Amino acid sequence: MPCPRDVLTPAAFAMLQVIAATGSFAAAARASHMVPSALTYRVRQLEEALDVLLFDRSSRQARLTAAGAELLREGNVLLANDDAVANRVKRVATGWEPQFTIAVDSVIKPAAVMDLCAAFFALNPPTRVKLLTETLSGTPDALTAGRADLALGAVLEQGAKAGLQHAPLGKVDFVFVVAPHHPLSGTAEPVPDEVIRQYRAVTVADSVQRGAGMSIGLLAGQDVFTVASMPAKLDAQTRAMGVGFLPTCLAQPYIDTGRLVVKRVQRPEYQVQVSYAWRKGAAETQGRALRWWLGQLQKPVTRAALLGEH
Amino acid sequence: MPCPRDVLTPAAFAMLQVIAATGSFAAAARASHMVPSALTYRVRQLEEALDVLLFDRSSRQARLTAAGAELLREGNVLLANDDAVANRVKRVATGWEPQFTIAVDSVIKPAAVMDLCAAFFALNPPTRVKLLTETLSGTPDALTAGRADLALGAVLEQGAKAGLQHAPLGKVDFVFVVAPHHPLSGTAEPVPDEVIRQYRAVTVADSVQRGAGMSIGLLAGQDVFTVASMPAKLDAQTRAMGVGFLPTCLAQPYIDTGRLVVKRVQRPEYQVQVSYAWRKGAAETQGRALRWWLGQLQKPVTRAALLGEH
DNA sequence: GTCATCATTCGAATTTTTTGAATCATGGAA
DNA sequence: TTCCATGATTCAAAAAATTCGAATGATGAC
Repeated sequence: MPCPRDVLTPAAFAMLQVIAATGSFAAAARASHMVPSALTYRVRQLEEALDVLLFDRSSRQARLTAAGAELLREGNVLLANDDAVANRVKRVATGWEPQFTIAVDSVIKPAAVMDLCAAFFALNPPTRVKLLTETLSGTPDALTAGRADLALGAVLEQGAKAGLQHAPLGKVDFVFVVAPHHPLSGTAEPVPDEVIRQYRAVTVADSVQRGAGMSIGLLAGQDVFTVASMPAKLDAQTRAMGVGFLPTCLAQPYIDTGRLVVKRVQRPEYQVQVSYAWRKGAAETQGRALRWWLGQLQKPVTRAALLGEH
Repeated sequence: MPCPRDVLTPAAFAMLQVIAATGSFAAAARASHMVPSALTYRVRQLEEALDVLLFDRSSRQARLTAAGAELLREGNVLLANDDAVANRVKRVATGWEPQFTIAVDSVIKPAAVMDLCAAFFALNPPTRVKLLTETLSGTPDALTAGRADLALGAVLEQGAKAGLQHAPLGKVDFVFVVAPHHPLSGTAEPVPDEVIRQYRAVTVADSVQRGAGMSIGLLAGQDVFTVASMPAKLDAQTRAMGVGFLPTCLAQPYIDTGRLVVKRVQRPEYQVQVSYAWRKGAAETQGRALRWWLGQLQKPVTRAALLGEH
């Protein structure tokens, strides 16, 4: 006794299509250069394996039953799936990655990443793109842990460079901002450290180990409110739940609409070197998706767009 | 030369799974009670048809290439699809409709329809449910045109009953409402026709032929603003773009929150008999989905819920 | 009622798949 | 290094499957 899944072959669906299109076993046999009894045999195989009547033989010409019509309909999508898989496998064989994961830091402009993705998809690659959103040193971590293939906006510490290749993306300016209704809003500039220290700072939790020096601009003895992501920090600061440095590109729309106020401070403005990074490997072992993205990132205009510079 | 889609059979995917799981052609052959050369033969068929190397034979044991791994991964999905289709076809053969379309009028409470759908899905039917939103006499039209299998909330004219079976769902009350900042808001009640006529009326475009008497409560000589749907009419009236009758169930939340004001009028309040309807047919030719829905609609509590009565 | 056409049945022919022995290759052990 | 166990492949033969062809029964049009 044949099992249902053994008979659902592409050839079976093709046969169903022909029978349905021509309207009879006899016509289908003529169209396929076969003898009608061969079709009888194959249809019977199908019906026995599925334990379902596919054709109604009460009339002179066989007609599809509801179940048969459904199998035909579904068979068409299965055939399309087969073709898609064949295509995909073949192109994977030509060096495309089946999946390509990009870890994107919050300082990166999402719209610029989307533009790049659109350009990538225009190549019609077999590659499925997955975007991860990470914070601070989370992106190189995702890389070394194998969760990602490319990190955009990594802030590289010395220790994190093992096994990774990287190149500079550009510099991100941080500005010290407070909500307009925060007490610091009205103080004289530059604001000295002693004054800042009296207010709670908002920091972003490093998605990796605690204590690494990635928390930027913290002062000794300062109260700290730790949030999970850069957007959460932005939100917290607009609600005056604390103060701190934010990437200019993220804060700018809020500054422009008056929801945040820039304060000059005593300490130097922060400027962080952000990079993009990928796992080490010979050029031949790199997939075509990675090579394409690295190629795009060699253009200064692309790097600028990712950091929100026009 | 075999074509790609001819070799992507369930048996081929099953074989790939076994080879991948056991780690070698030899072990897979032992596991499948076959001889290694049979696997060599079948794998070669696959590779030639797809024009792709699936295994790397440079080492003693064959190892999946990237393309082979991708085919295995995708093959699992295709196998699952095959099983699902077999299941579906078999259950369609037991009398379930592959698809069941319900035309829902805007006077019907969407949440009640969703509750019914959830109960229907709980039967785990092979039937895909499609909801259409129609307006006024659009639902029986969708029925006779074959776009729908069941109409909920049809307002039946005499002529539309041909070929349809129907049963009463209940009565829908219409109330005359205006926006609170509309001039009519402050006038004395009952408002006479001569006064109403001075203001624009909002009506819903009948989705079928023009001129049928479905536009409810229009006065001669009155300016008319025609919108596409009942929610659009609601929206227009809350913006004081016109006045008119609305089903109580739709208008009530707006009345409660003060965004619409009820005005008593000279003419009698409208009360419309709404029905549910389906195509004529012997009980045996009806699918199980239709029979289930008709069974539910025989319960008075279900009919009341659909009209938003508690 | 007749006739052309259709689907089915069944044994034979054909094609496809599997087998089994021989051969070659690889990686580990002595 | 050489041996040896194991794995993959090749090829002719065997087995299994599909297809063919003729005969049979059934249905709908004329």
